[in-house]
Amino acid sequence: MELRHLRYFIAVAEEGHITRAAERLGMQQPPLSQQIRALERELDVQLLRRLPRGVELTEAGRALLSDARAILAHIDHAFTTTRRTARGELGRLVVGFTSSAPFHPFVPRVIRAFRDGAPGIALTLEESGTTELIEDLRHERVDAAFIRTHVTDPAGLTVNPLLEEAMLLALPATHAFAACGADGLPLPLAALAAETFVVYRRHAGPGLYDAIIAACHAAGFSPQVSQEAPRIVSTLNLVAAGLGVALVPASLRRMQMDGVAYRGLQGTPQPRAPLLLATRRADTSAVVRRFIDLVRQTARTFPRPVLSV
Amino acid sequence: MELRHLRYFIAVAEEGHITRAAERLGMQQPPLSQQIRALERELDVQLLRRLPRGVELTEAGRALLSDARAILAHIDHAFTTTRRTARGELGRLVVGFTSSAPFHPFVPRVIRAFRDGAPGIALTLEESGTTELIEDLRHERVDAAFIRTHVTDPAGLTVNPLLEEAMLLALPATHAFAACGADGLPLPLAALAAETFVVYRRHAGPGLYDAIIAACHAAGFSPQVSQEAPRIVSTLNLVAAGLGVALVPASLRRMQMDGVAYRGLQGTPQPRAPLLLATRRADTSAVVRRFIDLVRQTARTFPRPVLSV
DNA sequence: TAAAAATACTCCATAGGTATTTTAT
DNA sequence: ATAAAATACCTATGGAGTATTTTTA
Repeated sequence: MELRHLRYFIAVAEEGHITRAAERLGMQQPPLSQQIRALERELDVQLLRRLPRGVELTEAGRALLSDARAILAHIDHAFTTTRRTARGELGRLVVGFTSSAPFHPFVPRVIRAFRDGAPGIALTLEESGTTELIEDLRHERVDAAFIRTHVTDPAGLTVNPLLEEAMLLALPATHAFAACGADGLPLPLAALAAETFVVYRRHAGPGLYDAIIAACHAAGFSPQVSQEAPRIVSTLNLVAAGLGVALVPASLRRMQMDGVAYRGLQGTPQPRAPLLLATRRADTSAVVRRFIDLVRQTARTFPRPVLSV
Repeated sequence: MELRHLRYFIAVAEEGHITRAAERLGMQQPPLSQQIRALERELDVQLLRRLPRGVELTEAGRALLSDARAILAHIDHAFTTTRRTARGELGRLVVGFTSSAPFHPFVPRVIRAFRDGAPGIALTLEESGTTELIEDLRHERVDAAFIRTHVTDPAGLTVNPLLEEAMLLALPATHAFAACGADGLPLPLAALAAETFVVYRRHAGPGLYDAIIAACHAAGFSPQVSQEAPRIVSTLNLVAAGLGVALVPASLRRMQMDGVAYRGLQGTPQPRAPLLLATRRADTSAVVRRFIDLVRQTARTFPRPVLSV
């Protein structure tokens, strides 16, 4: 059995004449007769009643006709779906992000833009730590991840730097430096030489950790670390509890947390927080490609906030 | 596009190797490669990623694979349905009957037997007058009809006589002849010479009408007809109302109607009520053929009731 | 009897086979 | 370096064309 048989049968059924159907199909009557008979022979069912003027469907023929039409429609649909999947218009995409990423307005904006531009994609969002996200990428549990630290061993992964932002000092509201209010003048980093620091756990995001340490060294002191927090967000909880001060990406300022005050920093070099997109290097999925393209394109045109010098 | 392409694609997808799939399909690797490439060319979509050891599906390939399997299953299902329809195991059947037919135990029994033997058939029952049933048959609104009279002009129809039964005298309960009770001795037809008769409307069933008139003539009198009733059942209503006596098929005795008493008849010739099955002569439907066969077979073996001589 | 389907045959397009090369890691 | 897919080319099956006969109401 081949699709040809169904196509021919539909034409014959619709025309009521083998001769006329042959004409419509751009072929001669005898081969069409033969193919129809071959179909009848394979099914071992009489599909047509031969009349002196044309043919008419038997009951079995009528049963097959509706099914045959449905099958051709099914194939049509399958082809469309396949083509749309290849174009990245259909499929699924799992996007991971670290807890601090969605505070940066870029992330929700680009997610929203992708949703609008590719409504056929089933989009799933997963929040996790950087290390876990890297593993999730490698095990194909996640297709793309917004992370905030450069990855040391990105074997098989591609990490696209997207944006950078300044870091802010987060400090307990009761702290002396918080006195001048949330928008007080930028503080030189060196002023923090005597503070104890709460930092984002190194193994979860070594880049950010090291950037902070390096910036302090450059400012002439070695920071005293009291706590490591597993997430940037929980860093703020520890700060609110008075366990120390922390340097966090400037976009975290959007989160007003009771007991936490923010101050800008001044002087060079300043620690800066990157936003990056990690994907599998070998990923050939059109959906992922579309997503990467959109993210990079959006990052290129994203309005840079005025940063403290 | 032909089904071959889908079958080949499924084999390749399942084996992960064109060579191995070719083996499974009982063919060589190059023609299989060609057919897969032809499919990719027609879809304008890459379905496989060629690796040094075998192939793996692209996302579009995975999308097509599930659809391809569903399509083959769809075809399988269509073929099964077509074959079952041809065998008369699937389809629809509309059976008509006159109002008196279902009183004969044969009718419900054979309907029940058909239901049990062909559960895939959507069976519809229609009650109507004989004339209407004939028209319904001709216009294909009904496929087979149980009727109680021989049809005069059955052009295009086949009428199978199935059974015959005696007729009973139905008379008002207040009538003198009813005095001896429902199971009184059979009455000679000649005793009814002075009665007025309620008869089943002639144009609705000329056979039954004529049989009654002829039997009366043979008994030596010409019956005086007071009323014609449109249905055999309504005949009994008129009898109950005291408008006359009636001769009805013996199976009507199963209907105990207030005000109506029954008595058997004796002497020859007695009017007899036939049960017949009318179908379209040109009907080629397997379902109808199965039904006719079952009905005739059942009629042949149906226990004949002991009839009054 | 007449129109249309079936048969008998012929041809050629292409599915499939054989030998070899190219590819990708 | 090697297994497997692609290419080149050949073969032959069977789908389609031509001429004719058979079927059916």
